[in-house]
Amino acid sequence: MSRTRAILVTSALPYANGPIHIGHLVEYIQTDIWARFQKMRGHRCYYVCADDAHGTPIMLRARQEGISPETLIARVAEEHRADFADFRIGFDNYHSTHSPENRYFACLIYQRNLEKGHIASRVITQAYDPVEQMFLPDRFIKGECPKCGAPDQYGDNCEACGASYSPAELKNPRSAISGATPEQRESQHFFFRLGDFEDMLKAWTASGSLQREVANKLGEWFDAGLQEWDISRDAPYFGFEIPDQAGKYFYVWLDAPIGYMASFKHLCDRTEGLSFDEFWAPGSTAEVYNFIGKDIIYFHALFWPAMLHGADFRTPTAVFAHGFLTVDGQKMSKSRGTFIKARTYLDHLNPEYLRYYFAAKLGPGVEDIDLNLEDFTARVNADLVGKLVNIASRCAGFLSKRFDGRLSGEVADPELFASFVRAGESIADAYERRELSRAARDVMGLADRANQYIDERAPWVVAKQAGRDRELQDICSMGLNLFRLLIGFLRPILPGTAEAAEAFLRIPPLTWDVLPEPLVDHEIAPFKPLMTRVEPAQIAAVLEASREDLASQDARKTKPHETRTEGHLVREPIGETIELADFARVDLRVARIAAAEAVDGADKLLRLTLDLGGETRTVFAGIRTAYRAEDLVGRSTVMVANLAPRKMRFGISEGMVLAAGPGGSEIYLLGVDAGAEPGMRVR
RNA sequence: GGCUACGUAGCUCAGUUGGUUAGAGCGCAGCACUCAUAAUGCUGAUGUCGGUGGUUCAACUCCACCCGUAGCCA
Repeated sequence: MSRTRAILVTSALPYANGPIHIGHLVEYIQTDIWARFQKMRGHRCYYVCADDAHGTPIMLRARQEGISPETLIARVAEEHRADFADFRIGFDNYHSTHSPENRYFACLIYQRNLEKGHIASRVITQAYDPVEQMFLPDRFIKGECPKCGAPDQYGDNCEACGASYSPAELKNPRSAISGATPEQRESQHFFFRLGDFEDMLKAWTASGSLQREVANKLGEWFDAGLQEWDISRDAPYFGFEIPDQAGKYFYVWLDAPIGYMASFKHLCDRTEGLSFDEFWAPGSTAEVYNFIGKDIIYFHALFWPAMLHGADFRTPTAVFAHGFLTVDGQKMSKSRGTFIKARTYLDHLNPEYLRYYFAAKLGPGVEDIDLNLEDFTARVNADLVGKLVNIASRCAGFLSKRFDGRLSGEVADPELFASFVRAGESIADAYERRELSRAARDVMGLADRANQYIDERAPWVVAKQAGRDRELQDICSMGLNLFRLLIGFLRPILPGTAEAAEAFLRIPPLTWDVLPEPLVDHEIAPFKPLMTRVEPAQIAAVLEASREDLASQDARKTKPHETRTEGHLVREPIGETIELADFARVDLRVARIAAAEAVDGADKLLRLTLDLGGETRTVFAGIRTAYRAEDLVGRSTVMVANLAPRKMRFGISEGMVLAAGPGGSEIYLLGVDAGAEPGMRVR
């Protein structure tokens, strides 16, 4: 085998503002599998991560809860650590960006870049909240879209019409924190001159550090021209104050990736013989890999290597981006219960399932992956329980009952065993290239072969014939030796199952280089089920609990806020008072949705056929961003029945259905309690 | 809107530089088996490879346009 490599692996730092959910886990599981594989190969591989603990949202959240930011991030860090540990994410160190190490490196990197003239400074004009006495990030300014007039839009772009603009262009802008009208104020900011690094970045990109699609994306950014990056924020801010610049703080995105170094330094300081410089000095031959989501490519493929280079550190060997997770083909949704927190999953399901399922779908590219819950159940049960674990289960009984758990002195089918060992090299190759789905597929192909072997040799027939004891022992020993190889191959993906299997086989933790040595004349422990099947009821429970999470969260959120300045009533105040007669003019009826279909050429519209118990109406409803047509059929809702028909490009709309919410995925159609019949008037 | 990807059997996905009848797993149908957590083995059916044009002796694979999906636009 090749030389021993020194490898440092990181996952992106989760924000210390909320819980880990299964979308996050795609990345941690992918990285963990890769790191475990490298360790199993005998390389010196370190996997570090940290909480990303700075920034305005954390400051505000802490204030809202009436605690210090430090208390908030300590609590969240605790939860994150527990979630990761239970999913068997095997960090060698988990640190925080709010740490002395990170302050040291953030300041060092800034200072060195400053000395070389890569930091500029100038005065900019920015929105300021006079009540809260703070500058407002774009996402904390809301107002009406300057293009289409849609209310309640964020400061950068409009969710209704898709227009992009600057916060200054918003009509009737308000601070999302206090509700006050923002003022424009001047402030001095510091900028990282990214343009200084264009040649260096182009060379770095060309050196194969990025996936093809990502390199394409960078080419686009190069063509557009690299602009300066604002790395400072004004007080009040939760972060590190910039040296010699009182009241100015490093923007959270400056010190976040530096957290990789800080976490590693923290590990080095506690680990005999582990040298920080071996990994981070310029010209280091150690490998450094950053696993990230595709949404943060910009920071990791441009700013991060440029900052490092400007501060005389080595740049990452490669940055690996992955896609997002969808559940049942759609974005994770709180209302559907598919916004599943790590803890909620763990309450009901074995983490090994999800590790395997993600592995079975992950490739080296940036494509999104889908968690199809039906497929998840079928795949885990068929592959892991039916094929893999079953091999051990069907051999173990004979060995313990008839041979005191002792394996034969030789391998019954050396050819077959050797073919498995050979396949291991190609599987290792798949792991190395992050083709986890290929690795999983190949191992399952081998599991099929193992089951075929057992079927061909029919130990249950041999067992009933006198004088064939030795043969029976050979067959079952062979089966277990194949099982041992499969477990070895899957160990990076299924560390918990592998551990249990190792206990069963009474062997030390498997490494890749011991795999070709079969177990002979060896005693095993009595067999215990290594993994149980996924029950559809468990999946249902996870979805149900995820919906409950939302409900309790809502209750928590709205109550203390009633007197606060944020909320629906602030965003959209209650209208002027009307008389009962005014209301009576609106004829509301219970309507059953008899049919629903997407409207071609309109990505927001559904064509609904409403049954009013005597007549039917066609209504075009702008709810497609939140509902699938097939999910609506059969539901009852409320419609305005005497609304003047309106001609639309797609036909005539004969009324409207009632729904709440700001739009996008947050649209909530009104429902009616059981018993209400189509056509009944609502008053 | 611009850009980057993706769109292959009911489902989840493979298909290397264009080349004989397009593959796997799950699901489905039938048969076998009963050692095993009803777990396994064998056999079989199923696809105008998103659409339309084009290049070519030959295209799922290349090109153009269109449709749909996802993301990015600092």
